[in-house]
Amino acid sequence: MNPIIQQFKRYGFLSSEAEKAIEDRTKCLFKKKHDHFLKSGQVLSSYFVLEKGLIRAYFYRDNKEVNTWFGEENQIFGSILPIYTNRPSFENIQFLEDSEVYAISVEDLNELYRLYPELNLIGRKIAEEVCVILEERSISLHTESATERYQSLIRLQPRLLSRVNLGHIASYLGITQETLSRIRRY
Amino acid sequence: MNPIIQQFKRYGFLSSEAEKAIEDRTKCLFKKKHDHFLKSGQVLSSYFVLEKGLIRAYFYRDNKEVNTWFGEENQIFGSILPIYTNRPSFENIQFLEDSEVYAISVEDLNELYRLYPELNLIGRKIAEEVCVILEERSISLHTESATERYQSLIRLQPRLLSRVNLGHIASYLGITQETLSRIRRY
DNA sequence: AACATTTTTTGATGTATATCAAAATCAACT
DNA sequence: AGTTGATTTTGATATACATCAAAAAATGTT
Repeated sequence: MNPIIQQFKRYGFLSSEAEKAIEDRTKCLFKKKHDHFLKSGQVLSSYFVLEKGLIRAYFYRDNKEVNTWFGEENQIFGSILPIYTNRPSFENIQFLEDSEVYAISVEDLNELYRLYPELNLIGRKIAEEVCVILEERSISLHTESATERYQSLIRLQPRLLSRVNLGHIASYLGITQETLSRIRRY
Repeated sequence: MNPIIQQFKRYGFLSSEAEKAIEDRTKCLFKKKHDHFLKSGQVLSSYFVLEKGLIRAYFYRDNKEVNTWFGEENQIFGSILPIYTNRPSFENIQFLEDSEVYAISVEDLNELYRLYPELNLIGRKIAEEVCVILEERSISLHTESATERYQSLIRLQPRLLSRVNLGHIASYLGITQETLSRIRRY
């Protein structure tokens, strides 16, 4: 089954008409390692699901890349900013492994909200869940040491360590690669 | 006009029936400086608007208070976690000045969503806007120095400095009061 | 105005993390 | 197996911020 529909159904009821309309607008893409899904300022994709693969979201600060999250299989992702404002995200999304991804464009999503207002309940629930995740992330950055953030990460995404290099993880944690290497020594 | 309705209307259309139903469920409270609006684990308020006054949200970490945000007049606030999960927030909300606040309980909000599904569009937009704010907050904590975070704060909430003491602001910035005092020396 | 309380600043020192440079290890390719 | 390039670790030193203690300044109270 279309994995976007599958994810949407976790948040609320979908009529069969709405389901059909989502099906029609879902695109399946096969991407290679190092490809970009979204380059900031370009495509406006709304929600998407990784059927297989691994992604990172990052932005630039002082000409350096800063990772904001990593995405693994069977989760729903989205850049809320484009959905909310209809404007491009500052975030880039890159595949870290060969991947299979299902996506809906922002225009299609907004059309779906217009045609099937019932979808707003699902959209509300997803946005609320993202708020909860972002609140936890803020608190972690606000109050935890680098060591604590590292431990939380390997607890929550244990497979990540073997799938991405240290530099990416250090960037996510907000520390240098050298510091992360020293943290791991113990 | 009921300030909750006024805020809701910024995000989408409200039928007059829905408006009436919100009106019926809105409570107006007058609170004194130092009072608590929400003590974590107690009341389940969803969205609320400060007609007059000033509030802070904070939680405990290692028996110390950590401020997460400050709220001033004419904004809509809410703890998304209780709305999303129906469970109490870890966040406490305290008035820093004598205040007048309009609020809807979580139960009432959920009933409103059931009776007037059109409200889900407004709820979605609000949650999406909160996501955007929380993303900015995370990025600030992730990449900015204490000095930069301080400068952003006084740019975005310039009145705050004269309304709350340094300790509260330092806690929000994630630094000690002594460090903030030294930052300000220049 | 005098006193008590709270808030802010200053000083001395400790710790976590950054920076720069280089070495060691690992992985990919022929 | 040997060469190349990428990744990780190590070492030496610098910087940002924390901690603890105390002084100074501001605010509230009688």
